[in-house]
Amino acid sequence: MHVRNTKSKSLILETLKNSKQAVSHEKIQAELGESVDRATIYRVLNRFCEEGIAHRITGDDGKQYFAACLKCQGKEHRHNHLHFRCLNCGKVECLPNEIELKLPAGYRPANFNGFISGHCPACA
Amino acid sequence: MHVRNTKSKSLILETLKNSKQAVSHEKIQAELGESVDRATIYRVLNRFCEEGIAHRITGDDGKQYFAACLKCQGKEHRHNHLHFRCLNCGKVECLPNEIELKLPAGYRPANFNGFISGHCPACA
DNA sequence: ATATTATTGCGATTATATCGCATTAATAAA
DNA sequence: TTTATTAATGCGATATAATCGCAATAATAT
Repeated sequence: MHVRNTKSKSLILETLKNSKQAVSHEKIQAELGESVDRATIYRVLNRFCEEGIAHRITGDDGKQYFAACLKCQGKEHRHNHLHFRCLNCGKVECLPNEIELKLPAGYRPANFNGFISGHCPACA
Repeated sequence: MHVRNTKSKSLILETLKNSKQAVSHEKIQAELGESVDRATIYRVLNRFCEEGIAHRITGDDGKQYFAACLKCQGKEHRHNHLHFRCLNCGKVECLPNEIELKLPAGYRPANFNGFISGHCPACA
């Protein structure tokens, strides 16, 4: 199964990389207009996550947000940090703080998904 | 606006209280069968959250989970703890650890929503 | 230039949750 | 207890996020 480079793919990757924030499908669609189909955007994003070049985080609004992996190289594909979602302007940012996951014995963690929602400095 | 005590309401509250875990609409519906309508379950849960007798948490699967408030009395209506969702059996538990929310200056937090997903001891 | 097939676009579909509105039933008042 | 008031419910329609099936398109190997 040879992977192919397509226009949609590069457009979406560029959008992810240009954004300092985590973006939803909606944002990407708005950015790209109707040039790329909705289903394609979702499929490309899902592939990016599988390939490990993007993160998927589920917002406390129940929507999916995506961000290009910057720090995580190769094996260490973790992002144990919190995200902040502004209730007013809707932007989702990665917060600097790492969270240490302390779990009771016997639990096997796979993913961390943390959100603080509230008001960002611009909207407060 | 006088609040009324109804059968649905007490059934749902009892379900919440009996469950040691956070439950989704689906779980509650399964528990109660068709005796209570879907919309009613959602509406009652939403009211519970407004009244401060239940917590709403959004799972990293994008679904809403609800839990009866136990510790939080009156003013201190916080639940800055993580939740664990088992990828196998689907159960959602509250973890003991409190998380301290350190935010950069200017950010005004309103809610915390944290999930670790993975495998619980029974499923690991 | 051609063949192969990964990827796309489109429409239909699933899943979660909410809404409008007529009906029901919990509570207050008579 | 009976009646009136209206909060709450049930039902069907609707909103929104995301996925799926399948024919058409286009990226790459030959």
